[in-house]
Amino acid sequence: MSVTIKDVAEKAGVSPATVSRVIGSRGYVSDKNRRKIQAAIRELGYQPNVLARSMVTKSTCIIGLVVTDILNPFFAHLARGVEKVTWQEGFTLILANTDEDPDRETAVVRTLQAQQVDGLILVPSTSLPSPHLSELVDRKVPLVLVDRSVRNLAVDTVMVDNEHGAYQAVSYLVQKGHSQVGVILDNPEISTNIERLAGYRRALEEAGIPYREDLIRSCQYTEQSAHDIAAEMIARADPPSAIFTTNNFMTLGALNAIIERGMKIPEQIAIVGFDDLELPWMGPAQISTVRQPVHEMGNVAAQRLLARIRGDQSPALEIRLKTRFSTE
Amino acid sequence: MSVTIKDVAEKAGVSPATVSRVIGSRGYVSDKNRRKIQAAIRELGYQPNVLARSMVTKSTCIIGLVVTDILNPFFAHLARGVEKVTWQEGFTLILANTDEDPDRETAVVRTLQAQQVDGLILVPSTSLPSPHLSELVDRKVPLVLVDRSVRNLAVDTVMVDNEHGAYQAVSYLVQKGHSQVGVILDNPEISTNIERLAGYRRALEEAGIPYREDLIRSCQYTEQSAHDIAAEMIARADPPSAIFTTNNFMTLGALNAIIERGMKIPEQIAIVGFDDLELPWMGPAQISTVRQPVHEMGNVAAQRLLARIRGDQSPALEIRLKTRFSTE
DNA sequence: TTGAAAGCGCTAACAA
DNA sequence: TTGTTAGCGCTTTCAA
Repeated sequence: MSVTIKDVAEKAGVSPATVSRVIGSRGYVSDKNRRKIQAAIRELGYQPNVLARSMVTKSTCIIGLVVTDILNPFFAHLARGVEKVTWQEGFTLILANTDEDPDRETAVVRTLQAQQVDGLILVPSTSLPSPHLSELVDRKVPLVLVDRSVRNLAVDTVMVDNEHGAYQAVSYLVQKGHSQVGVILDNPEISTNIERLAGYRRALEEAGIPYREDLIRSCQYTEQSAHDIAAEMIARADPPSAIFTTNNFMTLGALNAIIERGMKIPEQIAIVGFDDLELPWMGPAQISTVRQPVHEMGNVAAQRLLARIRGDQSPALEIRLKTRFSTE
Repeated sequence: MSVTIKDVAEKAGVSPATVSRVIGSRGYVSDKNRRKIQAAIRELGYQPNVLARSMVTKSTCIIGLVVTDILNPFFAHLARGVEKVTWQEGFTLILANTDEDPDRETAVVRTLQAQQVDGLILVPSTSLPSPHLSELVDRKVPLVLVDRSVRNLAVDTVMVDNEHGAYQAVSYLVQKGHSQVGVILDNPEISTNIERLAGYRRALEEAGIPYREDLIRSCQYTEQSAHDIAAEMIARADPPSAIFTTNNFMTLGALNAIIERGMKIPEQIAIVGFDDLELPWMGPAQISTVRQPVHEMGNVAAQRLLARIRGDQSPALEIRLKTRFSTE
């Protein structure tokens, strides 16, 4: 059997309560006892059972981080950003994927709740109101949304200025003389895409360019699907002269479709992507991207959550970080 | 206060033990009571506290997964492979990064132990014996190593046939007429690199090509570092005609150095990498890679761990999955 | 400055 | 088929 606080107490000739005081560095303990206890801990290789501690303190120091897909470098970086501050503050992170599936999201959130996490940072898989998130709010489980928002859910949300970022990107294309700008986005239900599309529309409107429904195409959240849509788009009689993609994978898919067709970038078709795309090697291709401070988003979300866990009762905040448009 | 099993019991007019039987689907419960209890659970929105359960059952159904860097797509895929089977089996995953740092590895393992994880899957940051891992073995905490091994540690280890994979890759280069093959690897202390280097040597030996120390360069685990080493290597008077890189990031760094210098691949310099590199777009560059069944490695490691958790006492296994050499 | 006792929410004997 | 009891390992009053 593993060694418990009782074993340490016996070995040191004191009560468990005194050992507990030493472990938690709280209350008064005589130097003599402190030393004896520390020696006993070392000799026995004692490690406190945090489960038992959590039972009485009602705090697990565990935070759940729910992303849609850790394979997307964007979310991997986000996770690192969150991890950095939570680790520093002595919290453990449980990471879970939802695969952009609301049902899985529900299941994952339930599991995390059962684990008694102290709080949750979540990338919602839809912006539609979901009962499992309202439930969290009702139960006063600290929750911070990141990257995307959920309608009518009054919780802290950390996002970038999607509308403005897209506006900037599309304005750049317009300025370069493009009047037919295709858009490839995944799920049109998530807030980032809604906002980015709004930015796109505003850029066109401002330039007096009519909005063409047929240039907006949504697809599955896979590179393959984006590829197929892009291929179709550039193959038609009246193709766009530029494409705006709203995330990493869409950009890659579109890129491959363009390369396959043997078109030159940006001479024959321009492409601007959203997200901090780390293309390992872009070669001669010129791609401008709307860069997001993803690591910082993770930091900020984690700080917000910790503040809530520590009792911050202020009204829900919407925090917007700035994107940076970088032309290559 | 949150709702407990006692609340449910009161509402349903039974004892907590009966409610526990319903939740755990064990023991006898009359249909009438079962229905009453289920109704009470639903009405109260009761969720069992798994912490309390774990205290008595001595099992948390939590598995720790320790990788060196979740930003590396290789480990991200590995994590998904592990997650897939653990989730199916009702286990929760705690994911932690070590950043290739043995000290952090020690700290992370300690934290996970304190969380009372049922077992650990770990990518060791060094193949040198480490006390914190021996401690796990001593305490009979189920442990499975993945991707890399640790010397003199008798635990299940899931790897690929690194030696053979490297042998195949280098033999291919030799066959193409290359006799000066440079190698860029990161930490020469980790088992994968040791084995891959051995495969490299065997391929040369077999072809009667002398082994040149100066063609073997190790670097930091960053793309930048690999880039610098590669740049230096190809700039010298007597450059290699081919480069063998031992992981994702090394390949990318070398690739960039080659492109920068304006060299053509494979005409002026060939490159063969290890790892399942998902180059989004390789354009005209020809890169052959030793592909690893990374997702499956995760699956197998998870299965092994679950078997151990369920009491498998057989001697430690070394499992080797096959790599696949793919020329482009 | 210390210890005894109670109890966190749950499960597992055991008895009824 | 059900309830009573004890106890998992810890922290936290409270009294000494």
